[in-house]
Amino acid sequence: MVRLVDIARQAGVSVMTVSRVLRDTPDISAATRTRVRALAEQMGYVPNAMAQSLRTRSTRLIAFVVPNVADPMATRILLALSERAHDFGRDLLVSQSLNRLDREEICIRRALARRVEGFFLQPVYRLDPSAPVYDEVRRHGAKVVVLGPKPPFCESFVNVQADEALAAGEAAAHLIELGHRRIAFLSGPPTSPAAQNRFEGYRRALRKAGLEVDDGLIFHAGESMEDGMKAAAQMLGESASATAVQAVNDQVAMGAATLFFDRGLRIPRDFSVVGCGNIPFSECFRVPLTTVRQPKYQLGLAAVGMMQALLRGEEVSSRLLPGTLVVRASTGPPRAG
Amino acid sequence: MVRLVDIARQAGVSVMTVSRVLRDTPDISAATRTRVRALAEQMGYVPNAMAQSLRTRSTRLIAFVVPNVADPMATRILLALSERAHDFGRDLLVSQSLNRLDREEICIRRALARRVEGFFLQPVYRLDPSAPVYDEVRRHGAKVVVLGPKPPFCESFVNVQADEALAAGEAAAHLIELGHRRIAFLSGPPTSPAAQNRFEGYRRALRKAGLEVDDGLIFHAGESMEDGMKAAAQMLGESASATAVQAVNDQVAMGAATLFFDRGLRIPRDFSVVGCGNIPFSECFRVPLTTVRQPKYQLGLAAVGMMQALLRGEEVSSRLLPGTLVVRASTGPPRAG
DNA sequence: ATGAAAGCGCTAACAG
DNA sequence: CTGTTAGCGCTTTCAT
Repeated sequence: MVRLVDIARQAGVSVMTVSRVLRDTPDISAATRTRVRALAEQMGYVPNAMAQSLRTRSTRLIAFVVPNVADPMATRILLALSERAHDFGRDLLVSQSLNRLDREEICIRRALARRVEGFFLQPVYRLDPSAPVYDEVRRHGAKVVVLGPKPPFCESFVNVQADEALAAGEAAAHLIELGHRRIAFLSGPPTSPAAQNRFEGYRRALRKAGLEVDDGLIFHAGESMEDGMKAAAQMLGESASATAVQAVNDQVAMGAATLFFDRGLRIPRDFSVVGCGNIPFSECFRVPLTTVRQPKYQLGLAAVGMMQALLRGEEVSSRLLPGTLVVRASTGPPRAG
Repeated sequence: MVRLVDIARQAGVSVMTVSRVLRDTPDISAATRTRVRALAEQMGYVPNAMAQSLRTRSTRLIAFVVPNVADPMATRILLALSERAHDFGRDLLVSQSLNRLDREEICIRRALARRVEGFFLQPVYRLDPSAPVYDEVRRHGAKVVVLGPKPPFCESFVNVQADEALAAGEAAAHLIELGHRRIAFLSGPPTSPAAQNRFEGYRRALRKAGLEVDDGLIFHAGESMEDGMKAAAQMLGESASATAVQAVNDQVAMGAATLFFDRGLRIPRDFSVVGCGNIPFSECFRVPLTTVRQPKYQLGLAAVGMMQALLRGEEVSSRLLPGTLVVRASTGPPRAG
């Protein structure tokens, strides 16, 4: 592997001169500059980032710790993070917590060992309000942008998130406006703050419209299509007399809708179905899905912007991004009678 | 930031002793071991991976350079890579070439500067058979696993890929078996080897069945749903008298199908449509899509396995993974007459 | 079982 | 404009 010394020897100059040339420092004669440049090129020199970092204490490395990169939402965010981090000269270390605390801890600690300058975090849901790893992150002085809701142990960090409650509220309001009065809710994981916020948005919208929130219309689902199918089956089993179904996310909504189809029901004739998130292909669903678009790519862009500001030492405040209702074919007025 | 020296001073031992304890080297008295361990823990010591790497010349870092992380296929692969790389103690550096040569070069060169031990690569299509960056990779001795087809300039690397020709052949054979004789093909980007292979598979299947390959049935599409819609519109405009449409991938197939729906046509009554890839939610499409499942997650697992072997210095040979036809609702017998 | 010295490849600080 | 010295935090090597 070619080092600075090797070039220096070849060029008959000191290591420092070579170092300066390759870093475009001023105060180098044009002659040596071109000579050294040519030599470096020709010898195939590639700087050793570790040596540089060790000396300069700047790694230009950022970590993204995410529960699951295959989650449609995470993917859009990663797209933005990766693009922009590259553009401002940072490399991105990606690791998955798989929603397990022990694994998240390892991911974070490994990144700390690499002295990453910043973290994009999507903390694993936990009941325990203490989180020693997060304290370590703080102590190391790494900049942190939380993607999504901010759990108690992340109080000192900034975050950027979609306004989940608002989004779910818009979805519910849309159903109410169509004339629905009995709107079932297929809820998400009880430990997920995002899911909780969406539920809260649903409840607020109902109350605002003067409708009671009937516990008999709340069904525990989860995050996946399978979860949605199960919850919908349970709902039909309990003959809850709902005319519309709001799901915590698009996957659950699509699962519920699929079960309705399997039972010979029609959408939106028999049930209106609304999701949340506007994942790719939700518009291509068997019934194009009415949902709330959440600007996940924008969220990623905002996160990078905040990270840049943090790294420049600026004050940064948290951000809340609104979603927009996308009305497609899965919602309509309730059946007369 | 706590260093080994700091712990050494506190413990009243040498740096070496601390280093040895923390690396679980033998020949350390139980007493010092526990004392140093406790101190390190208590002081919040986190090793400096750069210093370690600089000294040991092992970075435990692997790069994944991919055109676009949001591509449904790339996502499944990343899922596997990230999971398994973590499990065998490697961190993953992810960067996107966005299918641009200049950007790919930067991504690779940055990774080289970080002295990554290996690369997972999805080379950007190029006509130029020379690729200087790839020579650099070779010179640096980084291990490489190519994900997908192997371009000429990657001759010296191993690769793992889905058998695209076989997959497309199965799709075509399925249509032929249903009785279709005029099968249109919506092709992908002409520079994409994977797309070429799929086209080749389609042609071979037709010839094998004694059908002529009619150039009038080949339509240039691309990779996206929009591309599929345009190609389908063109096909209808030319009244090509096809009874079935095979697309280079699921997105294009879904685009074509969407256009057919928009024109009031029915699937599979008026046209059978088959895709390739089995992307998530292709089963939830307006007509559940018949396609060829390609084991992208398995492909990722295989890639990591090959990487591990390469890093152990073993001989590794390239692999070709088969796909399996998934018959759903978008294909059926051609309309009588 | 422990320590001292040297150096991985680079750059900050100072000297000339 | 260029060079010398020192040191980033760690581990290898050799000595004790």
